[in-house]
Amino acid sequence: MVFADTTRRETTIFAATINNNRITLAEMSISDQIRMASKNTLEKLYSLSIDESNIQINETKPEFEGDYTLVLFSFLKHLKKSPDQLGREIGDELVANNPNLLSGFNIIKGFLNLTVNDSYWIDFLQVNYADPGFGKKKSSGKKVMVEYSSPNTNKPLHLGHLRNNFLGLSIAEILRANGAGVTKTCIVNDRGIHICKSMLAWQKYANGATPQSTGIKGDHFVGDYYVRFENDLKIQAQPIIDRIKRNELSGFEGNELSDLKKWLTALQRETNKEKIEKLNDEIKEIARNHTAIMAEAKQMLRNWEAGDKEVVELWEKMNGWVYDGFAITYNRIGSDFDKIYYESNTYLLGKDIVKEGLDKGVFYKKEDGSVWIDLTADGLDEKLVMRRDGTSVYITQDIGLAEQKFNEYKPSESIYVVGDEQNYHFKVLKLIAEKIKIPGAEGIYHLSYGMVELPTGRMKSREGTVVDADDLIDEMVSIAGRHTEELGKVKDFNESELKELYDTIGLGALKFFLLRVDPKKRMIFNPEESIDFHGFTGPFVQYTHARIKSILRKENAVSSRFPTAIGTAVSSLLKLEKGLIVKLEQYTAIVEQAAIEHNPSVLAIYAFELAKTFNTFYTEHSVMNAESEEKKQLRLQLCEMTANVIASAMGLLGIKVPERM
RNA sequence: GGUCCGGUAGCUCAGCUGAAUAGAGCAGCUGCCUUCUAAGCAGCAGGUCAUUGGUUUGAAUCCAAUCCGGAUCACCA
Repeated sequence: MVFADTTRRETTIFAATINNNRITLAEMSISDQIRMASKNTLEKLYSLSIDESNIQINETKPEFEGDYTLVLFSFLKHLKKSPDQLGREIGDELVANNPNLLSGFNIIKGFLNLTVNDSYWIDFLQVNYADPGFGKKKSSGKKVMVEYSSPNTNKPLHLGHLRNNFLGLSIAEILRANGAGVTKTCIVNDRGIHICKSMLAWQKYANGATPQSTGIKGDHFVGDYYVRFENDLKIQAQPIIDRIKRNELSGFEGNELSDLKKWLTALQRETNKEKIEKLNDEIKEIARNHTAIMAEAKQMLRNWEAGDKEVVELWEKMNGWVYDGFAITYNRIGSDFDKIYYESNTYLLGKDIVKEGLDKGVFYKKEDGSVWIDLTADGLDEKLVMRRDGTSVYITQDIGLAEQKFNEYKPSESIYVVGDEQNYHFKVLKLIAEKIKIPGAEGIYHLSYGMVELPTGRMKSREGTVVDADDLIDEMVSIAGRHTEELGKVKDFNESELKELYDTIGLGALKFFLLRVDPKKRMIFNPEESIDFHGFTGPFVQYTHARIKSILRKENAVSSRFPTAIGTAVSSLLKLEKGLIVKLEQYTAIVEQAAIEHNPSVLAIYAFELAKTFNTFYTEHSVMNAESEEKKQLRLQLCEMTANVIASAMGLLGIKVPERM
């Protein structure tokens, strides 16, 4: 490619002037070309130098004639001309200098509406229609790490994990499509008090039961014992809470004792409902920590850390069950990882970091031996990085892991797909990493996403209001099956074909539903709405794809060589034909935008709009019975390219598209 | 209390690096299957873009204040 290593800006100038070179043109979006041409025109006519980011090119509103609109208002103050006169001068110059690109213009108020040559759109279609990789970039050599999913091994995955997994998978695909080499990773939280809870309950109640002996999926099996533990804990905590409330505080000492006294007196005076609830929660927390069963769990954790053979064996056995269960779910939703980190291996990381930070004077030691960093100058708080007993905390482990990731993979960007309740954590993580100059610190990016809530409110595992991932997927798939059966369009499918189709549709619906919303926003998961397969949904887009494929299949049966080049035989486009090409042309920019914003929802919205645009075209114009053979070929190309782009866009969301449905 | 995020149609969401009458989907109401898949298409109805002030030729979009909702500020992870 001649201009391959020129800058974007330089390429643009070539494209705007040498516009009979189609290959070069394909390198840049049409709106960017118009933007650059406008910039050049302003310079040439008025010696006015305006940064391209200040030149507004919008899609022309459907009620006006034209394809793209140059907004003139901002130039008016620099040039003392009427909008009409200015528009005419710019329009004439633009069209004269870019005869292949632009065919005409009109001016309404301060808007210069430009019409792109039909032959230009047709050329664009000719060049790209058969390319399944349209919109994607070649490898740039950039390396990115995406950490996502990161489950706990004490309970099965739920709806929140699904949003995380879908986001992680999608962002990995999106970055790959933009030329990055992507390593998908996951940090498994396989150690800690929560695991011990499940282990302890299993010891007490299972009588040697296993997932195999009970037929229960491993992660659910272990999760059931976690719930069992929590129930016992609740029962044991209640009398202690009652005792505290009666002001019987024997057995408490130190900070706990003084805190309890403080809260109890505060409770007597407090009238604010929320504050009362908060105080009660604090008391409950202390009571929970004073139960016999909690003491057992803590002892178990100590034993685990000491390497107690029996505990470690049990831990390995139960984690193994959970991994077996997760594997099934991951396989079903398409999650996979190039590298898995286990917290049991990384939780000691960070010790060196602490030493390094102390040496560099970034950290400081308090009298009790604990180590801190003062972030008040950055508008944050003081943050503990090492406990007084010398063990590292979450943030320190994470810095250690960040360093390890960089050492192993050297990514220029390291993305963490983690819920927005940890915004503060990642802000601190990046800041500390930068302060102690961990390599790759600047590349840390927290892809923060909002909580998934139910119409009834927040999901709480303690209250049993979580939506289980496996249940939800089963439900979606079975609804997809029922729906498909009712429509009766695939009666000739065999059993495995049907199963695959139901999975594709059910999972497609679920993924699309969770990805169509801006990640950073909290979202409400309404089960009734999520199983709707009409409108702005995955199945709608999938259906459009299947519809197109049906046309192509039928045409293929008649003629084996289609679509053929149409050359110059077709020189003008109907409105809906052009509208579809315009939409297709924007795909490249959308793929780029999704990566820049780390936001798959722009692709979901685009895929829906494209499908909608196609369906409108489809009902108005026949492909098979087009007005002429040339038109038919053009429309077949349109069909093929639309199918390709739909499949590609959905692929970037991690969603499959069926050939028939 | 500090910090951060959000408040757009009955509901769920786009639009937020300012620009032409604020867009979708769902729900409601009308039409359209003898022609390439009706999981579709066309249309009707539905809005003081939380409130108030400011900047601007122009504000849902930028700024300030206020109100409402959420997250977070652990020697938990």
